[in-house]
Amino acid sequence: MASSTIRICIVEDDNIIRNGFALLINSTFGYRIVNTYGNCEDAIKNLFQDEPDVVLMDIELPGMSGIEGIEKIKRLRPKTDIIVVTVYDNPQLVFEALCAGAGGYLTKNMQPARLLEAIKDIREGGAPMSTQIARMVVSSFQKNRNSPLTPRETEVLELLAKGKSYSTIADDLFVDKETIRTHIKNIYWKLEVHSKAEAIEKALKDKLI
Amino acid sequence: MASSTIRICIVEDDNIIRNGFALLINSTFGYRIVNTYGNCEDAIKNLFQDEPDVVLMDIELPGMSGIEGIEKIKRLRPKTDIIVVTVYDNPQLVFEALCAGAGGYLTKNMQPARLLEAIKDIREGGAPMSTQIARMVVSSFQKNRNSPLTPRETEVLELLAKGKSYSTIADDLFVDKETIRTHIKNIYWKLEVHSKAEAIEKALKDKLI
DNA sequence: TCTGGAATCACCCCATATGGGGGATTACGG
DNA sequence: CCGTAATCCCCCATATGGGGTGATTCCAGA
Repeated sequence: MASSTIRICIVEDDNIIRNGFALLINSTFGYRIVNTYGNCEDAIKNLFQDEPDVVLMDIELPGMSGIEGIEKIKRLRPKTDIIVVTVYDNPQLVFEALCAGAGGYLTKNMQPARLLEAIKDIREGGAPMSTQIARMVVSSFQKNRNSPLTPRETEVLELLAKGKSYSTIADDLFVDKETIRTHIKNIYWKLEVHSKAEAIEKALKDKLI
Repeated sequence: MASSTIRICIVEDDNIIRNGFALLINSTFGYRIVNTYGNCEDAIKNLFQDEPDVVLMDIELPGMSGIEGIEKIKRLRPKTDIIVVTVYDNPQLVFEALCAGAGGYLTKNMQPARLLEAIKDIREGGAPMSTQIARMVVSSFQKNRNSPLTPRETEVLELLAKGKSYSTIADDLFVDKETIRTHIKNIYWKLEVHSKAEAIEKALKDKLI
């Protein structure tokens, strides 16, 4: 791909912000705003006329939410890179946006120049994120370091969470099925649960596995 | 916390690189190398003498691997921030490192100055990553957009993966247990599997859920 | 040296979950 | 009008889960 001008759409219901971003981007060489919208519906309608390389997407919008918008745009035109630009930084929303297909996530307290960097970054295969968002994302991988479970019990719980049966787990760990049953009983007791579903739910919630 | 000098340890078996990093960091105001090591064992032994704020950790090391090292350091002294600095960028290793407790991940093709930024970043609550690593991490959240499953089937599979039983799923979705059974039969047929465990395994592998 | 936790294995009972087979109806959209 | 999705129903054999109780080995910390 030649390093031609990057085509950008903005979906943002605040006029001031939308025009501010547009002005900044349009006045920079190599970047071009092809269209701006106050809602997802209109942006999606014109997706194949606009042919944006990058969409800057707000989350709270009139009508369709930004999350839904991301999903639809990625479904219709997967090569479109989407960067969320929002004031919201709660983990729930961040993960929903990333699952939906966002390739970057910036909070609006950034330096304006960061926006240009981010657009360049995502086009080059990166995933631009504000620092607190990056930390949130990385933290989501990390296990609870104060697990009440023994290493062996954790191992058993992991296999249980993969849907394996007692006997399959026993085979995987080269022990008897009865041993697994004992481990699971101990796990249930420690986690104060009484079934697989509860155990897995609690384990995921507390990041024990 | 006052913005005092940041105390840094390096664990890296290549002398040239280790000394290069040390020189760069020590010659920068506000940063101080308290010790450098060629292996994890020695670094861990001196952890409470060194009291590092940040550890720069290589992955491939003689003796204990960097991954194990990260785990041990975070267990012994959780407030230590660890940045992986390595040539390896395969997803397996990246996720293992992050799960073990790494707070950042840089590949060695970075600009040297990036190292200083990264150290500052992680101390300020960020999660410094090379661009390709960030993309890898973000991609890991995104679902397969070509799932053979219907939305309803996906929903059922998600609950199944949470360890729920047929009847619990039925209750959750306000339908009959038999409906769930039919969905699951169809899921098994589409995924070409014959049990819960296989279905969940395949679903996770193909990012269907 | 003693104690306790971790990990292992065993046997009991019994309800229900599971997987495979068959067939059926409604409802929506191209 | 046809196909697909979603819903529901039946039968059946077996696997599995959950609860109870008890025991052995081994290792590390008090």
